[in-house]
Amino acid sequence: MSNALDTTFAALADPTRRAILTMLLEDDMAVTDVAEPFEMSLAAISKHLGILTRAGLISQEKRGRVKWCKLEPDALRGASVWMQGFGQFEPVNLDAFERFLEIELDPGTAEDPAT
Amino acid sequence: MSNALDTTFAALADPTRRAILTMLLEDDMAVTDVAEPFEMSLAAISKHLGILTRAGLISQEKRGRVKWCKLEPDALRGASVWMQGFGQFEPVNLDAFERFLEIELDPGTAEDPAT
DNA sequence: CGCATATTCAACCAAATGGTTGACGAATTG
DNA sequence: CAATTCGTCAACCATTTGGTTGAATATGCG
Repeated sequence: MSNALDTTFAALADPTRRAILTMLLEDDMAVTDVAEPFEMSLAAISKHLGILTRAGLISQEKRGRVKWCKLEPDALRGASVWMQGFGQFEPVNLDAFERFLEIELDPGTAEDPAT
Repeated sequence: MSNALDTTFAALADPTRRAILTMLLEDDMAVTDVAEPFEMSLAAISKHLGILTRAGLISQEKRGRVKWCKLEPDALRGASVWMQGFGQFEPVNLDAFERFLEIELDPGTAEDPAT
């Protein structure tokens, strides 16, 4: 129904969630501390953290009664790479990418769908 | 209420819209031709194109009765830069992109123009 | 002109999203 | 033990999203 890019981009589309990620860039944080700067309920932040967790962008580990949130920046790699395919910042790479696309989008030339 | 990153990421969160962007990478296309591979109404595609246009990811120019859609990859730059803040990803990893695109085009995940 | 083609608009709908509040379980502290 | 703190859950609500259909608006063509 929804693949990794769906959930990644959807998670990033909310400014509260992007702000949370930015905060976590500095250090791991407890849920309550993540929520503190925001003018919304703890439950709302908890939901946002759940979305970020399901997207793989953060991980949560409970130690005692405190749940620590940790950034997982590798989860952004897929989305980043996808976007770089469109960033025609380097013409050479674009050429290679377009060649690849011609092969990929043509059912006749595709050899190994793998999985 | 919503900034550029909001609309960019939200636009990218939909698989139909990402597929449209991928198609436009190959060439400019008319609205009807964009819609052709998808199993949804022309009006639905028209809405998607409106969202992509408002996000700045494509531009539309009407010539005669045909409206041409053109990729505007520079609009991705802001989002790309934002994501780079979370980790130095390899500039352009075509292999990785290929893997993700295969997932994108894999029949059985959402609506699929290749089928 | 009259008709077909290209695209959008308007109204509508179901489902998802982002928020609230209050109750709850689990861990810590006094 | 009792009280408190941490965080989630459940129910609810308003708004947005992604789709539909049918009518409307251009534009091009014979």
